[in-house]
Amino acid sequence: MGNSDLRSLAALSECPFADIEGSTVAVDAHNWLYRYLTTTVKWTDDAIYTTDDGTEVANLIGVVQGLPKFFEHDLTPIFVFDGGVTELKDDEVEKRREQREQAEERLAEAEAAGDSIEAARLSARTVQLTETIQETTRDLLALLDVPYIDAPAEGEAQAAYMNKIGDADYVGSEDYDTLLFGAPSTLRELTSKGHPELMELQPTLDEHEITYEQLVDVAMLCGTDFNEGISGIGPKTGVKLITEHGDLFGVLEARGEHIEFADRIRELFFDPPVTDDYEIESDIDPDLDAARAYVTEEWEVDADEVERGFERIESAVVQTGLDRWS
DNA sequence: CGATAAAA
DNA sequence: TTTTATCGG
Repeated sequence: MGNSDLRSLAALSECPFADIEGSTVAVDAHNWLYRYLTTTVKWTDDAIYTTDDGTEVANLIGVVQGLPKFFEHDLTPIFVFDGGVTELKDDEVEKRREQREQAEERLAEAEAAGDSIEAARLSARTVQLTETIQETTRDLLALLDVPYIDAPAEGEAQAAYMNKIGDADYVGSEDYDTLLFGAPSTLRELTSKGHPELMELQPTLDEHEITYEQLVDVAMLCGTDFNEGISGIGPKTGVKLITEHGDLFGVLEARGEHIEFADRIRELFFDPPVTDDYEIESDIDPDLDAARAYVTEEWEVDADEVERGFERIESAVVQTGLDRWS
């Protein structure tokens, strides 16, 4: 169950920063923030990441600490936010896994209620990023002059689309299902210590001698965010069966299995809602003083927690500024 | 979540 | 090979 099956199919390679300097990266903002909030915050003092009135501001620290990596390697990030309604919940840390398990249910519920499958999809993947987190992140990005856009639905799908049409050289996400959205090149572990990991679509398809559509079908047999998958089928037999029978429905028919809403889940990957209504701006001119003030004064974040990050951003910007003159 | 060991 | 369980940063 889940995405680890996809990992074993994906063509992965280590990707030194030197190879990607100057690139544009469409970052799945949701994924990026969520990851930060569930890792860093979880293992550290709550007090540092919360204001007096209990508002979560860990995202601000995350942005300040995460962005230097981009600037230092001359990468232009474009943060892509999820569109649609945002569910507001302060509960926090309800595991994504639970949501995945509920996804099918919600899908069924939505169907019963006559809702569009779109609504189900959004709710199935709406994680608890509070309104404050969304807003303050945007505010801070704006002050730092880091471009961001709003996706009509899935940020991941939008990022994949931008990658596909060449507006972004890479998608930045930890999730493997960017492959299923057709992203040619995804960078993982962009903010961790070592080198990023490059995940490429075409080599993945070549390796298994399947088409993109077949890859999605294999994934659906194994299980995706939106369906459970067929018990007893993992990545290996998935590929074997799809190759044997051509596509998902061939396999299902041959085995007498059924995946609810299979055709529509497929379409979700093949043709998700995306927009062309955005602009690519690669000149980044952060207002560091304003950003500092915003984080430490307006949101009362301990200056010690972010100073290092700001310094790194500052020197990186100076650096690239010099580069432009030479 | 990811990596891994062990069971089915 | 797949599934289930467990652990660690």
